[in-house]
Amino acid sequence: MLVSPVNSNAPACATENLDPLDFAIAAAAAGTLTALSDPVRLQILDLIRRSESGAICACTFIEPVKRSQPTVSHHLKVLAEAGLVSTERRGRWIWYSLTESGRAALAAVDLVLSSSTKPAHAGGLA
Amino acid sequence: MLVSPVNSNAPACATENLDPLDFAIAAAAAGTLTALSDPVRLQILDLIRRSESGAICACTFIEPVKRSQPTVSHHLKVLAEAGLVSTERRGRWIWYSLTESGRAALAAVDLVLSSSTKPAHAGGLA
DNA sequence: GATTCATATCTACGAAGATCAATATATCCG
DNA sequence: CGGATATATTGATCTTCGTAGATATGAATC
Repeated sequence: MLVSPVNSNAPACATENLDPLDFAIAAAAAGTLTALSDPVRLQILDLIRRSESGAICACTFIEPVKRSQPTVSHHLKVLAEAGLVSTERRGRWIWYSLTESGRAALAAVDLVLSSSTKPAHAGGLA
Repeated sequence: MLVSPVNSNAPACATENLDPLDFAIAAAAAGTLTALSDPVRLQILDLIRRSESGAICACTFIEPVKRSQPTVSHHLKVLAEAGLVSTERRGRWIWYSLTESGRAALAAVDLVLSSSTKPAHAGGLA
């Protein structure tokens, strides 16, 4: 069929041709967000934030989040590797506290939560 | 020495016994964060935000993010199901725009990014 | 040094997710 | 209607992740 190869009348959409966000930057942000996107890890972060001294022993997490000790240890490792928590050995125990990034991340989570739920309460996660 | 069977000298850590964040709330937040924790989806959200009219045709995403059409469609579905974007049919095309939650989520991502990278630029993702 | 306690690592497994080719659906135009 | 275009869905593959049991490491106490 001898249709001319130019499809001149195709009413293409008004493509904006924007440069995408640099993939490495997007991947870095996605990495932190992946560390945040687990209910148990959010519970852990929240427990640290609400602790009296700002630091909290690892053993404290197991019972409230209802997960085994290896599982909790795994989640703490993920949070540490993402730079959201820092650790300090105190004798037999290891205490966890939020890093600067961790505090910012929790604030970000609060933002997400307050916009997806009713804006009735202005508080944080709890 | 007749030590009484109570292991009174076990120097247990000062457990704080805080109530954990409600799991359903944590799971809801984690759901939104999961939708955000992919580089391609962050690129898509950023492209929508930086579009001139605030809405952008689906076909516009494929080339900048370097993914196949089905893959882009999949990511758009994830974003829509998370309530981060809304769709509007315009003839043959479907235009995407950020919802209120989507804008808040992107603001949250900006928070995460600005705390994990150098605080040199005060701008957003780009 | 042996025991006990706190935490981490190893291993395995099922679930979930990212990707793309092929195909289906839907819309527009002639 | 029929061809063309835009998007969605299906099916399959490969990877990543959450979980827990078994075990190892490390520190304190006796």
